[in-house]
Amino acid sequence: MRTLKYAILGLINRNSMTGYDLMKVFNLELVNFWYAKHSQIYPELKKLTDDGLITYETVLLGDKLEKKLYSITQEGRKDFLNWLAKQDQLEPTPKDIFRLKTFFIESMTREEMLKQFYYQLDQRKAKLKKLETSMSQHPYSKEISDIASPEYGDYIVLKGAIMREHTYIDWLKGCIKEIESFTKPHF
Amino acid sequence: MRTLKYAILGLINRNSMTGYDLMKVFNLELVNFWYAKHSQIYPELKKLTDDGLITYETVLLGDKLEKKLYSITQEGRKDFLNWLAKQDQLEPTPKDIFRLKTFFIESMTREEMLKQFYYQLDQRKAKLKKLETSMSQHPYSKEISDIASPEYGDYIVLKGAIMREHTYIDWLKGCIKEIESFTKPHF
DNA sequence: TCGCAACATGTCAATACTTACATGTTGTTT
DNA sequence: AAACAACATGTAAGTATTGACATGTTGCGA
Repeated sequence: MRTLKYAILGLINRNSMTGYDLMKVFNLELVNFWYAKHSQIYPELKKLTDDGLITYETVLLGDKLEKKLYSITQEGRKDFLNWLAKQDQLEPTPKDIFRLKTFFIESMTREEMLKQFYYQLDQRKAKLKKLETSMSQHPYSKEISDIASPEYGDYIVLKGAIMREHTYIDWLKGCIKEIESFTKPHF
Repeated sequence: MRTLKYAILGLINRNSMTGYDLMKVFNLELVNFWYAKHSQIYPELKKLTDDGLITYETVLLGDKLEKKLYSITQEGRKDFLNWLAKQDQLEPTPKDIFRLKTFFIESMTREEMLKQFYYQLDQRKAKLKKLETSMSQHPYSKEISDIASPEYGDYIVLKGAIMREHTYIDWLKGCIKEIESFTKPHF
């Protein structure tokens, strides 16, 4: 579906940037809903350049280090906006290895079940904490801004990520409670 | 990470089945956390057979139609149980095109924003309704069963899917409310 | 000034997954 | 009897993604 293409176009549309910048944005800001390694980004940038959707100018950093600063073209912007406005069918539900393991829970001992759930819970709690830290530092949450600002998109996807993580944690806690109630000795 | 391998081993461990059966299970029961097309399943079955993790016997359906009924081997079960008990690091957050588009919301008009959010909301509501129907028909939810039954895994992942969908809907509703409050004419 | 982290850009092989191609049988409905 | 859905199994080409290989610069701290 060429989603990486449009993610890159959208980011370059916001600000001109290098492949390295894109890599950082993917693995910091977008990490809650999209990401890519540099080995995928650089070939895609080349392709988009060949297709005339972006252009670059070479910028020097220091004496020798050449970096390519990419900008979007008219054609690129048109393509991006067209993708953005398109109404998509629901994607397939995302894959989730932990849920898959949970499906096979009957093949675990109760000790294994609980060990898995508690480990997952710890990790999810740590992740939620990080997200909440990001939120507390987010410019949009500090002052009521306009929905037409780039920070607004940032802000609502972060809010969504926090809600998602909260729900995962609630689900884990519910499972743990249920399993423990069955684990207790019967008399 | 060979997740398809373990999903298949786990299902065949529950019951012996054919590739076609696996395909149906993937796209009905597991669809909320894993799935695969038959073009991925058949080659994987061949590989697992070659590796000695599963075996098959040919069964006739009618006069001519040969189907392969796969069963797990000792080695296969051992491999599966080992995978199941392994504690995994948190997976990267699943990719989500709608959230990506939401991130770029500033490039949309207010009408486009609302059109996108309402369309997504309709689809999510329909999906939730289906999940809730499945739940109401689920054997485990009808009678309090034991957590050691295969239905229990089924039941808790379904519960998780419903919670996840509820949260997505709540997030969408929150976004819509916020956008609409900004859309109203100022005077 | 040495070492190391971060900056910067690429390729290649392998894995994962999708879409289309390809074929034939069985059961049900018209 | 014809048509069609569901059963049943496979391959091939292409896209998406990962992990490893490969190389060199710049800035900072010890």
